[in-house]
Amino acid sequence: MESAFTVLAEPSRRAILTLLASGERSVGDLESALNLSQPSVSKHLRVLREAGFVEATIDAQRRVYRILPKPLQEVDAWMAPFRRYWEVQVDALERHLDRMEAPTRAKGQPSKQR
Amino acid sequence: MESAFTVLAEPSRRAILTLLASGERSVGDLESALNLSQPSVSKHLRVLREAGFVEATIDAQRRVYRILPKPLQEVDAWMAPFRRYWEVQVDALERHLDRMEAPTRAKGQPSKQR
DNA sequence: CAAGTATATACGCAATGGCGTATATACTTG
DNA sequence: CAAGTATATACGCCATTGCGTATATACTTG
Repeated sequence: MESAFTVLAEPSRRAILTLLASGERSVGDLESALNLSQPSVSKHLRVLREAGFVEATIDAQRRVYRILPKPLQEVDAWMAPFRRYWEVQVDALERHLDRMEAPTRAKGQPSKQR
Repeated sequence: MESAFTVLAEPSRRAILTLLASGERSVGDLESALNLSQPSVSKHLRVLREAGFVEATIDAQRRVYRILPKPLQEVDAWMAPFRRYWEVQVDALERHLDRMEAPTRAKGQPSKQR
C-alpha cells in the first residue's frame, strides 16, 4: 500500500489533482490539459484511485474522475504538529521550542548547503 | 531542485521531521530513535537541509538539527484548494463543484501554483 | 599528537517507478 | 457486427534513490 506522500511526490499526479480540484474531468480532458500520453494519464489515475485520492464513474466509454478527500485530509492531519512553526504567536513559542535563536532570517533563499 | 513533496515521500524523512517537530535533535539522537544506520540518517538530513526543511548548528562535533517552516508551509498552501472538500457543508457543495468558485474562504493564504 | 567521538561522503547494489509504444477491453452507433 | 471512440493494461527501458559498508573529516581531550 502506498503512502499518500509517495503518491503526491509525482508532479503529474499533483497536476491531475489540482485540475480535479475545480471539478470533474474525463481522462481525455486530463490528457489534453497535461502534456502526457493517454496511457500515462491512465496509469497515474490508477495510482490515485488505488490510494483513494480519486474515484471514477462510468459514462459510456468515458471515465469521469473526481476528488475524494480522505488521503489529502490525512496529509493535512500529518502537518498539524508543524503548524505552530508558522501560525503566529510563534514569536513567543519559538523561544521555548528548545531555545532556538535565529529570530532574524532574511526572506531570501534558504541556505544552499553546509 | 527537489520538490518538497519528493522529499516528504520518504518515510524516514517524515519520521525525522516528526521527531524534530517536538524539538532539536542531534544526528545521534535521531539515529537511535529511528532504526537506521548513521550514514543513512546523515544522508536524509542532507536532503532535508538542501530542501530547506531543516537547519543545523554546530556544537563541537555534534550537529543539532531543527525544523525550518518554509517548505512545509508551501505544502500546506498547496493543499488549500482541496480543503473545501472536507471543511463542512461539503454535501451541498459537492453536487455543484463543477462550476463553483469557492465564495467563502477561510483564513488560508491565496493558493499558489506550481 | 594520539585516541576517541560525532558526523559526512564515496561507492556499489538492488529495487522502484516513470515514460512511450503496442495492444486489449468496453461501449456506441450505423 | 464492423468501425470508431475512450480508457486500461503489458512490456521493456532507463534514471533515480535508498541502503549498508567502508572511509574521510572535524573536533575534543589526555
